[in-house]
Amino acid sequence: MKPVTMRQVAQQAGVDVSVVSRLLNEDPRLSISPATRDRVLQAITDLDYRPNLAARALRTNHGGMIAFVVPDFTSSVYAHVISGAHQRAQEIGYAVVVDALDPDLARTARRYRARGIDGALLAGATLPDRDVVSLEDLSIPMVLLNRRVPGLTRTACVDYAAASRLAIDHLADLGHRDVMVLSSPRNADFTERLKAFRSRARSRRVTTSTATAGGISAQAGYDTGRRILGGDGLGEVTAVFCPTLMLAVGFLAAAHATGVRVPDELSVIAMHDAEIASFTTPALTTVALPMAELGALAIDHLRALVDQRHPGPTVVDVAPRLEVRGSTAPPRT
Amino acid sequence: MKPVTMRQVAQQAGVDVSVVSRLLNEDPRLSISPATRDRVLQAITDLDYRPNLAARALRTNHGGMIAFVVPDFTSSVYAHVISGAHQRAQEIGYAVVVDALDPDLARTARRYRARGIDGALLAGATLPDRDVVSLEDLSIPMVLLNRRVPGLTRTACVDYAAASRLAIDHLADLGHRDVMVLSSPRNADFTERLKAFRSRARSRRVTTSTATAGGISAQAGYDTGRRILGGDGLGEVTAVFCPTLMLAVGFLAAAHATGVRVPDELSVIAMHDAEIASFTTPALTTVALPMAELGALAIDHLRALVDQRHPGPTVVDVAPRLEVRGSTAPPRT
DNA sequence: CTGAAAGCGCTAACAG
DNA sequence: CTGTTAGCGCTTTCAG
Repeated sequence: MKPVTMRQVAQQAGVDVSVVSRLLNEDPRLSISPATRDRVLQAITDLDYRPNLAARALRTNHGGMIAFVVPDFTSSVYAHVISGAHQRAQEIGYAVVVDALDPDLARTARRYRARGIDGALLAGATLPDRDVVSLEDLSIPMVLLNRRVPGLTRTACVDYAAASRLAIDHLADLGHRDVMVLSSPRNADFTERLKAFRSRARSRRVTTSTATAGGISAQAGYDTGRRILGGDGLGEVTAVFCPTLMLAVGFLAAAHATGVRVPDELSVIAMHDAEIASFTTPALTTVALPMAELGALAIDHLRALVDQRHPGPTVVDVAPRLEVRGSTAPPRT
Repeated sequence: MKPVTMRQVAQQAGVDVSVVSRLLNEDPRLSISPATRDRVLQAITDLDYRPNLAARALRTNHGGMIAFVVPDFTSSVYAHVISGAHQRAQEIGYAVVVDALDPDLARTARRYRARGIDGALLAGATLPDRDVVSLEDLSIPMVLLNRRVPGLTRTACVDYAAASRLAIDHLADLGHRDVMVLSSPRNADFTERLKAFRSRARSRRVTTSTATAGGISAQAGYDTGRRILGGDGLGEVTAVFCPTLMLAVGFLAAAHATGVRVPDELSVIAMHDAEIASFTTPALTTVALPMAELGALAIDHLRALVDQRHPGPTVVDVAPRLEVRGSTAPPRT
C-alpha cells in the first residue's frame, strides 16, 4: 500500500541508501562495481521504486516542476505552446503547473519557490515593460514568451521577422501596394510582430496604415472591421494584416456582414495558424508559426537558468510557413 | 535570499515551532492565548513567511496539487473546464498540474503519488470502459470528467439531458420532425449526450438518424458533411445535431462548399458554445454548457475524496442555455 | 497553555 | 568502492 522507499531498495540490494541515491543521481565521482550496480537496478525494478520527489525537493530546493503562466485560460493561443512545453518538460523529468498571471511577479516567484516550482514560463503579453525588465532578480527564474524587451535575455520567441517577410512578400507578390495592419495597444507582444511587418513593408515599397483594435478576440476583429468597412475609409487599401488568427476570423465576419467581398475587393492575411483557418469562408491565408517548438525551446532555456547557466535570448529556429488559402488574391485593378 | 522558515517565525515570536505549526493548521485541540497568537501572526506577516510545501508534503504525504489530465492539449474543448478548476483549486490552496493522458492509470497514479499530487481530474473520453471502472482502487483518487460509466461514482458531468432537451425542443418547436445526429465511435463521452438527445427526440416525436464522423475535429465535420450532402442522402432530414462545436464548424463549411443553404435548406445546431460560434456564416445556434462550473465542482468532488469522504456522482447544477443564432430556422415546407 | 523530540525520504559531505 | 552521518522544514505525539 505504502510506496516503496529508497531504504527498502538498499536493503533488498544489500547496500546502503547512499549508494542507491548516488547511482540514481549519476554522481560522477561514484565508482560502483558492475555487480552491485546491477543488484541495485534490479531491486529498483523489482520493487517498482519511485523516488519521493517531496523528500528530494526538501533536500535540494528543487521540486522538478515548472509553471506555465497565462493571462487567460480560455484564449486558446497558447495551446500549442503548452503542448510543446509539456512534452519537453516530461522528457527531462519536469511536471508542468498551470497558473493565472498575477501582475506581482516577485510575489508569484516567492509563492512558487515555497511550492518547489523551479522556474516559470510567462505568457506576459499584458504586463507593463517595467515589470518585465526586472525578471532577472526574482527568487526563481522566469522566461518571457514571445515578447522581446530591450536588455532582457530571458525570452523565447518565434521568428516574427521571418514571418512578416513571408506575409509581406506574399501580398507584394500578388501586387498589393497599400496594406492596413490591425494593432492593439493592450497587447505588448504585438509591437514585435508589427515592427517587423512594417519594416519589411518598407523594403518592399508597400505602404502601411494602422487601425486600432480593442484586443485580440474575434469580437475585437469584428468591431474593427465594421468600423473600417462600414464607413468610406478603405481608400487605397487593398489588403489587411491581422496579427492574430481570431482577429482575422472576426474581421472576415465583418466583411461578410458589410458586403465587402474577400478576396475580390480586399485580401486578408493573419499571423498564426490553427484548424479554424481552413473552415472560414473564405478559408484564411495565414503564416503558421512553430508554437510547439517555442514551448520546447522555452523549457530548454528555463532549464539552463535553473542549472545556473546563462543562455542568450532564445529564437526558435524552425521557419514559419505561409499557408495560402482563399482570403488573399491580387488586388482589383 | 533564502526563504523564511517556521523556525525563524517561532524565534521572532518567542515560541516553539510546534505552536506556529498548530496555529497554521488550525489544530482543534490547541488552545492558545490571544496574546501569543497575535505575536505569531504578526511575526508571520512581518517576515512574509510561507510554509515550505515540500517539507509539509514529506511529512503528510499531501502535496497540495491536483493533476488535470487531457488526451490532447491542442483541442481547446477543456479550456473553460480547466479555467474553472484552476480558480477553485486556487481558492482551496491547490496547484494544478497539467499532463497528457497515459492509458495506464495505475502507473499514472503511482507517478503522481511520488510527486505529491493528491488527485487527478481525467478528461478520459478516449479511455476504454474497463480501465475507467476501476478508478476506485488507484493509489490516488481520480475523477472522470463528463462521462458516466455504470457503477462509477467518481464522475463529474454537466447536465446533458437538460442540454438535449433544449436542443430538441428548439428544433421541434421550429417544426423539424427528422433530425440527423453526428456520432463518433472513438469518443466514449458522446454516448451520454447522444443517448439523452435520442431519448428526448422520441418524446417529442422527432425521428433521428445517425451519421458516423471520424472524430471531433472540424475536419471530421467537414468530411462527414461532404459525404452526406454530396450524395443524395439527406432524404427527409431537415436538421443536423452536432455533439461538438468544431464538428459543426466543419459541417457548415461542407454545406457551403456543396451549396446547401443553412438554415434555409438545413438547420444546424451544436452542443457547446465558444466565441467562434458567433463568427461563422451563418452564426451557429448552440447549447452553451457550464464548463467552468464543471471544473470547479470536479475539484470539490476530488477534494472530498482526498479528504476521505465519499461523495456521490457530481452533476453540475447550472442550467445549460440555448444560444439561438443564424443556423437554425423552420424547415422548408 | 506551551515546549521537546522524533522522524517523513532523501542528499551530500566525509570517513573508512 | 561503500557506509556513516547530519540535516532539509515541517507535523505530531507526548510531557510538562
